[in-house]
Amino acid sequence: MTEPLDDPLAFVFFNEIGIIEHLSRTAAERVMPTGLSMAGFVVLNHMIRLGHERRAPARIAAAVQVTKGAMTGTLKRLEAEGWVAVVPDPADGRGKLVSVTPAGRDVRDAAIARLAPEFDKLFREVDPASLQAMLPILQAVRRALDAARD
Amino acid sequence: MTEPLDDPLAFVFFNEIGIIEHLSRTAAERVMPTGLSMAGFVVLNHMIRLGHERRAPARIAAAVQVTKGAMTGTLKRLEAEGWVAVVPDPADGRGKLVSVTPAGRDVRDAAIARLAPEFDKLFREVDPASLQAMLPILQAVRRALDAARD
DNA sequence: TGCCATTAGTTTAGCACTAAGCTATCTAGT
DNA sequence: ACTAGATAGCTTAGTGCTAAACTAATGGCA
Repeated sequence: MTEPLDDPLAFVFFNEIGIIEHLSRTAAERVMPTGLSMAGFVVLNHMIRLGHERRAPARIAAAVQVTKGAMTGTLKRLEAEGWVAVVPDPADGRGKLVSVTPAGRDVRDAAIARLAPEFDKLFREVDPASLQAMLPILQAVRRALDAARD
Repeated sequence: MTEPLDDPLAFVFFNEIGIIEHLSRTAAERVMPTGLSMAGFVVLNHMIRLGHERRAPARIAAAVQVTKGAMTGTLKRLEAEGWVAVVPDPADGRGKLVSVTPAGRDVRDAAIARLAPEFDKLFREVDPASLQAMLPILQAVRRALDAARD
């Protein structure tokens, strides 16, 4: 007979992860520039951070781990705000190419600038070295989960 | 001039948290018994783990950190599956009382039984002691975020 | 050359969530 | 005893996500 939760460690761990994710996402969403969702920010940040000038929606979707359908919606909203330009791929009649506009760069910079004070607030309570020390283990957990995904 | 991301530690940390949350939630959702969502599991688990025999929807909503509106929908689905009973509170004309049915207990036990092998898989890759060691720091982060919520 | 499996992007249906507004009921203060 | 504010639960509008079905275009291969 296996005792249910006779090993609550993983349970408690993932519960804590879930709560932190929820709180941090909510906090981040609250300071985002008007009209910019986290989903949109992740796309802008991905493009700029990796220096992608033009990128197909499908590749962005794969990189940020959402479905193509979700990316369709997110890009539609980013385009409506003028933060990305989406044009047909001249080399592939099915495809499109996304690029970040100057306004898109500005709003991404603004988002990061508004995030910074939130991080500072955290570091007044938690030693940055503690976070640093957790990173390798968190990455190992992530790799294990990724590998278990069949 | 503040260099954007001149302090990427918090950024990297929360990114890792977000990825782990996403992977673990997806993995957990895949093994849930048919018809049971994570939202529903969290409610059943909360009631049973804390030994609540009868509990008002508003109190459950506050405990699991979702809005009353979200709880209305989750309870509606749990009730449709026969996993909770919702009756009017005889002592308060506005209120209702939720209780977990025997079938609800069974499906919660089944969910936990299906979760266990997933945890085992993780522990073959990551030392449980490492997770244990992270818990106090994660809890400190959670408290800091909670406090910063104004 | 012609066909078929693959791929890109969109659409639809459904779940979960928030924020805000609604009705009904309760409760505390005068 | 009455009333004003708080509280319980529901509803609506809107976002974001998935899974699955669909259209259109591509490209390998016989």
